[in-house]
Order: sequence, then structure tokens, then C-alpha cells
Amino acid sequence: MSVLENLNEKQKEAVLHTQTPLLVLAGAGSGKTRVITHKITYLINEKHIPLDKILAITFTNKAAQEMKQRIKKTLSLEKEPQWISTFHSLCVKILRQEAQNIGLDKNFVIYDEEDSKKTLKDILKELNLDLETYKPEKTKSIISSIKQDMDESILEFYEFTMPHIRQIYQKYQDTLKQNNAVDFDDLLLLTVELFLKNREILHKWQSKFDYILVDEYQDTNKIQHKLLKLLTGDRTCITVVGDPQQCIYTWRGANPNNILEFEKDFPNTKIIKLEKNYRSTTQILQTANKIISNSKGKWKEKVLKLWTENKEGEKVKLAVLSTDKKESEFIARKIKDYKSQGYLYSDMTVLIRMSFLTRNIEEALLRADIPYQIIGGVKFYERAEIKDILAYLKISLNPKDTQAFKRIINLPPRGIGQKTIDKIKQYYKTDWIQAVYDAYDEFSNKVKLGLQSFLELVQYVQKYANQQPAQTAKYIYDAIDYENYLQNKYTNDWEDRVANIKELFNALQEVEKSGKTLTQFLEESSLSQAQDNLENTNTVKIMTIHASKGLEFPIVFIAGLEEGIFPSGRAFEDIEQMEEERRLFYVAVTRAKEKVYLTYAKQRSSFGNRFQETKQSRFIKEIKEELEILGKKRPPKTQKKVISDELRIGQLVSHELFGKGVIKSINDNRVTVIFEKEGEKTLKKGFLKGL
DNA sequence: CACGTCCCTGTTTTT
DNA sequence: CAGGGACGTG
Repeated sequence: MSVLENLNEKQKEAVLHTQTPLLVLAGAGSGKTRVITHKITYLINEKHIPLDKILAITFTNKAAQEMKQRIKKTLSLEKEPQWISTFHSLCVKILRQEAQNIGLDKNFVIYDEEDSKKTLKDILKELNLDLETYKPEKTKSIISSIKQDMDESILEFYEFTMPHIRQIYQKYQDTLKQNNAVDFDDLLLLTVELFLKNREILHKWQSKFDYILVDEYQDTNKIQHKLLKLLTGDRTCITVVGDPQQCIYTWRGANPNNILEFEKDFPNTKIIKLEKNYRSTTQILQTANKIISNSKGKWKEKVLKLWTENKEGEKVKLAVLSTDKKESEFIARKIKDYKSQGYLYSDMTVLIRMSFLTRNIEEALLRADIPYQIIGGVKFYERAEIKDILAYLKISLNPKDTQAFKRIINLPPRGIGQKTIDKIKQYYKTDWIQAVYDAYDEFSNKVKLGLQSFLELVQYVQKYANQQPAQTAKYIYDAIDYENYLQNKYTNDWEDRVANIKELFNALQEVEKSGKTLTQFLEESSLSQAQDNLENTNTVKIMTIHASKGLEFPIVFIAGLEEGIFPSGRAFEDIEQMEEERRLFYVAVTRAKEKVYLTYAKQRSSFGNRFQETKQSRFIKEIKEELEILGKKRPPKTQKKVISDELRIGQLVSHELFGKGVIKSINDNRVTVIFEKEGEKTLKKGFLKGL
């Protein structure tokens, strides 16, 4: 049982190379996950590195989980390896242990995007600044890039149009600190700062790891690169795997230059290219190569050219539909077809560029009785009802958390409004709960009553949350009569929301059973990702292309190939962004093993009612000669079943685009068919197949 | 001073 | 369609 079994020469080389830092340029479907897991096994078995001295960083929690289990199984371990995680989870672990060394309370909370933006909004109001000039989204993204690049010079640029941006940034950092909170970027930044400031601690963590492996390197940002450099030190014990052509996260700081810089920062780097693809058919790969050949050709010698020994397969297909509704119905119909041909629902995925496109797809699949799962969208722990209940638990662990406090002080309505909160704030010394006590005498009896009910509840939660989180959550739910609150507030979908709460109770029950702490649970929920919820069930998965990173499916539908959607309208004026859109398309197509369907609608309804004319995505034109256009051209010779002369009235037929139908009349070469879904159409014989 | 209603706007992608 | 801000009412 060699660890090198079933690896090709290049893969073997990548597993065996440990003398110098290693950069593996691994194309889509070239078996990079395999290389990483085999390499870990090799390091343990042959190089005798203890399992817990290997650090492996993956892009998603899901990937980390799978890798852990694979290794546990391969090595017949009792427990899972503990240092396989994402960058963010790794940094949380480090920070929890070292909190006191950077003036952080170890009960710090992680602010999500919403909390961070609300914090910024509060700051803007306090500073009396215009919300238009300093849009919280914009401001947040500027602050993020400062932190991700560890470089404040970007402020000089923005100060021309946003003179107070520096002040806002300062205040934002101060506020987070006061709240005993960190944002996503802080997890990385604070860890790096800790290492830079404290040699001893750095050495401690360096010596914890004898080897470091990193996946999806093209999507790491500057500070992650820096962190790796710090952890590696002068040693050579590092392997990173990536593919610049699959970089799709520059908009949140990913820096594909990390791949180029790697050689500089890690001397004597060896480079190995994995270009043999094991996933896709020749046709799919050819189309993918065509897509990426239209990119500007940066990263010269780092660009991979994929090839495969897989069979030819079918051409990538394009279906043009009249409306968005028809588009999703087409997809549903195809799914049914393939199901009846023996494919599983779980063999198929629908990929989209923007999550609002899930709506139509979901409706069509629902109507067609096709089981599906939506990955991402509004995530579970970002739902208002979940955050409401969690805020009670959070405030009990960290009573400094302003966002949690504001969320629940008047939930359910207790007659406490802005003025009361302002007053409480004047009494703020150590934390919000204390502030409420201290300010208490200031208020009218009515407000006092409201505050009392709040304080009583919080006292209870503080007492029991840690030991019995599930029961405590239930207690909160009943105490605030939350079901009633949901019923009144959300007349349409309150039942779904109640179901979500029940789901939360279950999750908390698991926490109690598994012996995890509430803090651990809260931090996992903050760092939960779309893919984490990917069920191993026989359902069609619907997700954004970003969420599909690292996954593969036999059949892939890519919907909404329209200018403004894919590529996104925001990319129109920016060449770099357009390049990223193109890479995104490349990633989408390379998810497929056997079949790819591209679709777009000539008309799409925006918001509620109005239809808008769309324009075909530029990407389609770029690969036109690779495509089989459904419903327009004669199907290629592979489909010999085309019926020619023996058509008769009443015969069941099928059409690529319109689905199943029955022949109503025949007139020379033209046949009128009544389609199950599309109604009556007259078309040429050649387009029909017998059933 | 809190709370309800009306009207407006605005859609990337996410740790 | 939905979330948030402005504005008027009790």
C-alpha cells in the first residue's frame, strides 16, 4: 500500500518533493486535493512527521472536513487531525489562545458583514457624516483592503473624495475594540500583528508546525501570504497549490500575484505543473481552454493548458429562451429527462452568477417536483430570526457587544426607543448590561418596566447559556413570545422562520451533546460558509459559481448568460474585473464532467413586474464555434434518431428545446406539434426526435 | 417618545 | 419584492 499508488508522475513528484518550498500549479480537475492528502500521508508515514505538526489550509470548512476524514480513514486514526482548517478558523484558534497578549478578552465575538456595516453606520451618524458620501458598503470595503494589504496608503487616495475616511477608520477600530469584537479581516490582521510584535509567541507557533500545505493559493490575500511566511520562517517546509486562472476573489482582496511572488519570498521554490485533467470530456475542456484563451495573458509561464485522455463527449450546448421563466422551465425539463435516463438528481447542478437568479430556478424545480437544495443565498446564521435569538446568547457572553445589545433591547417591543438607548449610552462604563442598571433611575415607570423585563431575561440567560444553550434558547423564545412576534411581523413566511428556529434548537442540542462550548459554536456559526450546508442527498444543487469552487458534477447548467448578469454590469468599465468574470466562467464550465448547458433569456423580469430586454453575454460570442445551439442548428450526427419520413399524426415526439409533444398535423416538411409545456408550435421535421 | 405607515431605492460574488 | 429611511400619529 504505497502512498504513491494511483498518482501520475507529476503528482508523485509533488508528493515527494520536500527539500525546498514547492509551488504546484494545478489546473481544474487535475487531482490537486489528491496530491495534498497523499502528501500529508507521505509526510506522516515516510517522513515521520507527527500528524499534529502538519498544518493544512483549505479554502472551505467543507474541504477541511473532508480532508480530515480521508486522512483519518487512510491512516486508521482514532481521532481527526486538528490542524486542517481554513485561514480564518486557524486564526481564531490562535487568537483565542493568545488573546491576553494583544489586549483582547478571550470571549471576543466575531462581527459579520452586517454587524460591521451597522457599526460603521452608527459611527457616521455620530460624526454627523453624510451616508451617501460614506456609504457603509464602500467604507467597509476600503477598510477591508487596508487590513488585507496591511497598507494604509490607500487612504490618501480616498481622502480626496472622503476627507473623513481616516477618522472613520480609526473610530471603527476603536469601536470594535470597545465592543470586544473583531471583524473577519481582524482575525488575520491581529494574528499577523501578534506574530510581528511578539517573537516568543511566533517561535512557539512556528515550532508547532513541521510542514505547511495550502490549497487554492490563487485566492489568498496579502496578509495570508504574510502569515504563511511568518509561520514558515526560514524553513522550506511548505507546499502551496493553486491556479491563477481560477482566481475569482480579487474583489475581496485575493491577490493572484501571491503565486508570482511565492518564488521571491520562498527561495529555491520548485514549480510543478499539473495539467492533465481527469474530470471533464475533451469537448468541455476544449471550450474551457477557449474561454481562458480570451483572457489578457498575464501570468505568462504560470498559465496552464489542460489536456485529457477522457472521451470526446458532447459539445457544450446553448439554449436561448424567450423569458426567464421559460429558461428555468427548460432547465427543469432537462433535469427530468436526464433523471429518466438514469442520472441522479445529485449528478446535476444549476450555477448562477447572482443569487437572485435562484428564485426562478427554484420555482420551476418546485413545480416540476424536482428535489433541490439551494447553497448559499441568505445563509442560515445570517437570517434575522436566528440572529435575534443568538444576540441574547451573545450578550450574555460578551455584554460589550453593541450590535447584539441594540438588536434585542427592544425585541420584542418594550417601549424602548432611540432616546432611551442614547440615555443608557451616557451611563456606559464597562458594558451595556451595567449601563442599563446605572441609568435605570432616569426613566419613567413605563420604560422601567420594559428595562426590567429585559434585565430579568438577560440574567437568566447569563446564568444558563453556557451549560444549557439549547434550553436557554428555548426559554428566550418563550419568554419574548417570539412565535407571536414572527407571526405579526412576517405574515407570509413566519412558519418557515419558526422552522429555522427549531433548526437552531437542534444545532444547540448538538453543541450540548458534543461537549463544545457556546463560544465555539458561535464562532463556527460566524465562519460558516455556503458549502458547509451542502447536503449529501439526492437533490439538484443550485448555487452561485463562487460557491461551486472545488466541486464537480456530471451535468452542469449555467443560467443567465446575459450582459449585466454574467458578466456583471459592474465589470463593464473595469478590464481587471472583466477578466475575473471570464475566469469565473472558466471555473463554472470546468465544474462539469460530462455535459454543460448554457442558457439565457431574451427577456428577464426585474424586481417585481417589468420585463426587460436582455443582451446575450459576450462570453457566448467568444466561444461560439465550440457551441451546439439548441433549437437552431440541426443536431449533430451523434443523434441519429431523427425521424424523417415516418411521422404520423398523434405520434409522441421530443424537441431539444421544447420538450415532449404530440404531432397535430403534417404539412410537407413542416410539422405542427402540441408540446406539453410550450403549447402549439410549427417547425421543421428535422428538429424532432421520436419517443 | 415610540411606533406605524408610506415611499424610496436598489440587486455581484463572501470570510 | 424587501429593507430602510422619512414622516406623521397617538
